[in-house]
Amino acid sequence: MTEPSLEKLTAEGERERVSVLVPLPFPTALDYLAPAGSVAPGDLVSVPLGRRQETGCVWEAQTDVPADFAPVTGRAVPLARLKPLLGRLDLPSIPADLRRFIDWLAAYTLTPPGLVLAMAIRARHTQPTRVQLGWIRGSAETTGLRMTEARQRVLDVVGDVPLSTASLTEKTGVSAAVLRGLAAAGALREMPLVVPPLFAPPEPGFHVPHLSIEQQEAADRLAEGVRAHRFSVTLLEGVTGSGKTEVYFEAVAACLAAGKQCLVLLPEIALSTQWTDRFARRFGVQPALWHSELGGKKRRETWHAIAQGQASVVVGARSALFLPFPDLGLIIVDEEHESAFKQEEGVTYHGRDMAIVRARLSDVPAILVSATPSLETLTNVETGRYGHVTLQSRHGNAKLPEVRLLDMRRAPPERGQFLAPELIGAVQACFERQEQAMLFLNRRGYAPLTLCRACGHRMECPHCSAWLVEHRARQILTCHHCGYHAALPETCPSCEAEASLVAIGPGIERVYEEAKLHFPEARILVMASDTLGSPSATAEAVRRISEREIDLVIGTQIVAKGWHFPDLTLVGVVDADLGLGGGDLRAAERTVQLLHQVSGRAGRADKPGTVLLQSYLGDHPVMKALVSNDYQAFMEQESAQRKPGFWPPYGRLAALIVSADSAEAADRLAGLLGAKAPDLPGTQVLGPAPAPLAILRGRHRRRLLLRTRRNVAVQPILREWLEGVKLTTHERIDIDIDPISFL
DNA sequence: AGCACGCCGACT
DNA sequence: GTCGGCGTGCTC
Repeated sequence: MTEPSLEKLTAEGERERVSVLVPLPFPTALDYLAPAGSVAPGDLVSVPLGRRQETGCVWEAQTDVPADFAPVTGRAVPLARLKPLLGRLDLPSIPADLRRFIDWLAAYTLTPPGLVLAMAIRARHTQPTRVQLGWIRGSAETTGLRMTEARQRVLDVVGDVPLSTASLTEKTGVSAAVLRGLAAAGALREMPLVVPPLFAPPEPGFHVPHLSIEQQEAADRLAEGVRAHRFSVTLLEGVTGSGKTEVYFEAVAACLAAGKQCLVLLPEIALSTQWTDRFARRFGVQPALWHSELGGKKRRETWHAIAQGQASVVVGARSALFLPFPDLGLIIVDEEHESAFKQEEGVTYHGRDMAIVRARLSDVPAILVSATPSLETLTNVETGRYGHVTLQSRHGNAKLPEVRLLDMRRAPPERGQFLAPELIGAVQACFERQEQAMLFLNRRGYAPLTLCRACGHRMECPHCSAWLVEHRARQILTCHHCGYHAALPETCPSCEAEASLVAIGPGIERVYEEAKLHFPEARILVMASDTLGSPSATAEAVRRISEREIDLVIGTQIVAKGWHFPDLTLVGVVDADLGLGGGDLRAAERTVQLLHQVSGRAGRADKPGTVLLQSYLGDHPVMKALVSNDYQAFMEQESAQRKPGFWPPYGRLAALIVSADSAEAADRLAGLLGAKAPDLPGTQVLGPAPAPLAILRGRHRRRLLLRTRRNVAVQPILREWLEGVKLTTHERIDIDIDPISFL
């Protein structure tokens, strides 16, 4: 790793005050002294901090952060007490639009701006390998050069194209010392090696697809928006299989043709090999990938390639929003309804919402893509803030699958089993037609609950208020919230009864066991995030299904992703009601979106698909929406439910999560906050209440919820509310603006 | 986030 | 007597 070179700043002449943001949780940037005009905003610099050294970014006074949620900045430190800046780092600078985005996001989420900056420069600290030098032929006439056989061999090989020392010594069989000797005599010269760029430029015209009339119209409208080079947001809504990706690729092509960079956000980038393959088929090269698992050298190289404008298409997870694009032209958010876009740890922000903010601050268009758009997005379409482009028909002749409800009250599975007779029969019939089937259950492991038949004791996590999930394959009980695991005990830990522990409820391992019983001949594959560790394992599983090595797929969430299996015609949802409990604001919306997406796996090409939903809640609006395939009607109903109470998107929410190391301390702090709760028009505080996960990782948690009208900014209210609340070392208050999860 | 300063328990 | 626990406070 090469350290970036530090360009010392000469101390001659006048010195001025320079604001520097360091990647630490300070409320504001810090001031330093630098020779007048020696650094500019965006420059990465090295500064003294206490007795250590930090890398920071030259910052200007806050710009473009709306006054209604901007923090109050502190008084300036007098000039005489400022320390001088150590120097400027020889690294690409942070563009102005990204700096404004960092300020905006920090103010909106009530995060110290330095911590947001940290996300933008974490990958920077070292330069990519220095410019490599190679050898070319030197001057033809070299005086006093004694020719040897080794030297001649070298001179026979070198030309005008620089060759590296390694390749030259390998080709000629001479040592590097011979090269040095020739160079000293002037017969060889050093030249920067021509390194192939890390990301070859995608070709907008590499393989222009044949689009349907409907697709072409949609693509034209999106491309038109891109060519306007102005901020706009457009929703691209299209049923599964309508070819949304091909359509927005044309917007990417328009962006590339304009010579600008394009950012595509996906909710789960690690599983995106199918996406990148499609991209490569359309544009001839692989796009640059950006996600949190990208490590070490690759991460740094990618960061620099983007900063230098060499990578023109970046596909990434939400963290890609903080990359220093010098010439951004378009942002696309695929599967915009996915809650995976919400970052819950550390800086909490919503990737989709912040993508729109980024687009606005960079004055570029944004495209949101989904088959089942979020109510937030649909509301923005309705009010005219967002444009709307729709794709109504599925590719080719493919029809939407028929969705049927299996009423579990009327025709339940056998005792102790989870697959209803009708579902078993349908899978059987599917196999007889030589087609593939899928069983979906969004629950990992063997059973979600283990209890003692003798005393009723439930196996719970010692650190969280959650049940331990049995994983039979690994013979353990594990907590899905903190990772705690222990061997399955022989006797009940409470009453010591022997062999009294029983598994309650199904996980996919248990469904697998049951499926083996019913379909002994079938080749079955289980797909879950914990059984498919790596992207390559996922790709291999997908390949085996595509190539018909598998008859029955049993999986969690992961199987819902936009895979393409032409012979898969039946999807059975083992528990369609799962996810509707828990009193979550978006439980119904999320269930419809997820099950709709799972349904989309059934029946592609010309084979009609069938989806069977096992449910005890046949009358629930979610089931009705899925059976009638009327997403719009469902969302209208959902909207009507949220409007009167000013729930999002018709009002704003902010969650305060109080946590402490004891229940008493948590109650005390939550009680104090409750007592100090603001009493303002259009504002309401709900709670405090124990968090649904009242104990998480050994910490006791309470929740308060601030709900306001849309036109009220929650940030100043929260700031004032929390001002003067003293916290001990073991107490914490986490703020979640626009919460998605209510745990 | 580091890193120092500072005030109370078991040790070469 | 001191080495070190981590609680508190500061860094332009």
